[in-house]
Amino acid sequence: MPEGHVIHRLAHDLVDLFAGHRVASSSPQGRFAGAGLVDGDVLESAEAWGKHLFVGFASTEAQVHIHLGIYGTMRLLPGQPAVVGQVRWRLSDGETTADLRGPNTCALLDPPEVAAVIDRLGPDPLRPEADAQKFVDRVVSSRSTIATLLMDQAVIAGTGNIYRAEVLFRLGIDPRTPGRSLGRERAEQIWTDTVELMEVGRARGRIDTVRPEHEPEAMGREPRQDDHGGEVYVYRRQNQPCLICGAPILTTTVAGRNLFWCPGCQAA
DNA sequence: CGGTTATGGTCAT
DNA sequence: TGACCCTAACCGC
Repeated sequence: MPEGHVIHRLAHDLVDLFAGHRVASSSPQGRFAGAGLVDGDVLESAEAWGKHLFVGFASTEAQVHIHLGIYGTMRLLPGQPAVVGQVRWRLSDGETTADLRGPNTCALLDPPEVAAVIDRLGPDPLRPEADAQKFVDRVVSSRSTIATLLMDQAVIAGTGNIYRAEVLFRLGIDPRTPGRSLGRERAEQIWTDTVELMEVGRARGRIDTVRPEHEPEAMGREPRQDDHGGEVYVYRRQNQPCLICGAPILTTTVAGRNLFWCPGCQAA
């Protein structure tokens, strides 16, 4: 259940654990036909673009393209444990085993197909060469709301439902504000804050967005335990008091996803 | 044990 | 806008 920070972290871990190693590749579940084509090959690279992961091998130009979707997980386990449940792809060098479950996508792509996937993506806040001005241009010329734009992977690649809600809260922006009425400076702040938060997320493996002065210890409140593991201002805190102004956090559904915001701190 | 929910995305209508 | 993809965790009975 990943936003881009998880994919970048995973790419880093895969390189760390497997790069230069000969690996066994299989599809215990049987639904990744390409698994056999890289079996016994040497893993060469693992790279994240937004929420997409590409794994490269020494003997072929093709790369394994993975998108976890909303359910997918890739778990790194010591040794070679028995397969439990539905494992789409298993990769192992004997020392470590990577099990992929429930991905939206897991397929071998040739270089043009890889390029096509990447071409569809906007700048990725976690990639050093990302062009922030591309993001700003898209935002300030769009009639869509900023809440919609931050979930559009062609506008910004890797951001998901938690970072969207949290960044807009931190900057005091009403999620319903159209991109074109934000202004470049405001759009640049959104980019900068997203980069900052996602870098923390990549480093820690969890989403923390709460500033030091609002942390549980500083405010004498209980630490929050949610699936994403971190401390946040508004995500899934509907009906609970805002940590800053006390107003009840609101939620609504936008294009099938839950949006959370504080009506006090994020006034139009 | 069944129903619900989830950090996502595509496709059809 | 809704159906669907796919898996696992959680909740209430």
